[in-house]
Amino acid sequence: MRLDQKDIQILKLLQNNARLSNKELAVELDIAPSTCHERLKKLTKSNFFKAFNASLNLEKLGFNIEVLIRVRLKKHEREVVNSFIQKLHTLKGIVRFYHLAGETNFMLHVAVENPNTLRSFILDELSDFKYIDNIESSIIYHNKCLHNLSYTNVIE
Amino acid sequence: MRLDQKDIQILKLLQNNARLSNKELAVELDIAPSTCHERLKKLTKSNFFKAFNASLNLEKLGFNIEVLIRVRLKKHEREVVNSFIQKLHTLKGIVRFYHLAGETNFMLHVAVENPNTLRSFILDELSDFKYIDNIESSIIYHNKCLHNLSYTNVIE
DNA sequence: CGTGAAATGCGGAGTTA
DNA sequence: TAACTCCGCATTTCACG
Repeated sequence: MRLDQKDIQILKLLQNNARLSNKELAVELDIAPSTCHERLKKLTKSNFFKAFNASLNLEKLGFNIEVLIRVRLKKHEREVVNSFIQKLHTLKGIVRFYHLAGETNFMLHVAVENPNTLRSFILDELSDFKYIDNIESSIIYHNKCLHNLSYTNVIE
Repeated sequence: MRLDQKDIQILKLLQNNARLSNKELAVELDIAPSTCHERLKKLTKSNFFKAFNASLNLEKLGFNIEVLIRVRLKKHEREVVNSFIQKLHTLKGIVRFYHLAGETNFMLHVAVENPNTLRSFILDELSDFKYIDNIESSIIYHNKCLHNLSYTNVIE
């Protein structure tokens, strides 16, 4: 499926506000609501959206510390990786994880209440996994989603 | 503002699908649409949501490679940091960035079309910033948003 | 553009302190 | 009574074919 400028505009607008109504989108694109509706349906059906996520105000919910945790496993094998990912799904506090090539096997974005919770997360929860080789954490001062892509390659 | 189980449920549901309608939320919570609407309005007004983001199917848009790039700056000073963040906003391909404490100052989640685009991004775009000390990249095999938080501390 | 459905706001009922 | 949270209803607005 080929995209044009209007399609790209829909993608961009929803990246920044996934709860925009069809009406609101139509106003932004300067087209009729029905036309916009069709386009949005087409984009959705063609699987251009992976997910629509509300990101929460973590501080307000008591998660005062966010950290990025680098994890190296003893064996970077399929089975170990699978069971580690499975473990990640059971742990509380994981906002997002990256599975990586290279020295660091996993990068975890984690939200915790306070330093004690962090210590417990790392020493009790995470280290519990027996193939952990190494863990290092960095406090996140700030993080932001940018969505600043160039779409030149999909435009007709 | 105190939250109860219903509020938490709204937060969780929208984390997983930010385009859920009020009606759909109401059905899930098993309360009247009007009630649900009031709660959602209250949560929104009280700033519990930071953003609603559509995450796109990057592969489908021609971004075949995602990388995590560690950046160390020569000087980790306010002015340098500010202008680097400003620069990040102008670069194409940055999905998300983290500003960190520790050895690594910035972690960038970047989406590119192919190895050549990546090379150009790093050598031409990023290295253009004069306070770059060090850059290292890791290919992202897989990354996922989990939203697996425990809300025990905000529940009444 | 039309129809059916949903969003939205309000008054009132039930509950608790 | 005051402060809630809920619901049903009425109106406006929107989704969707």
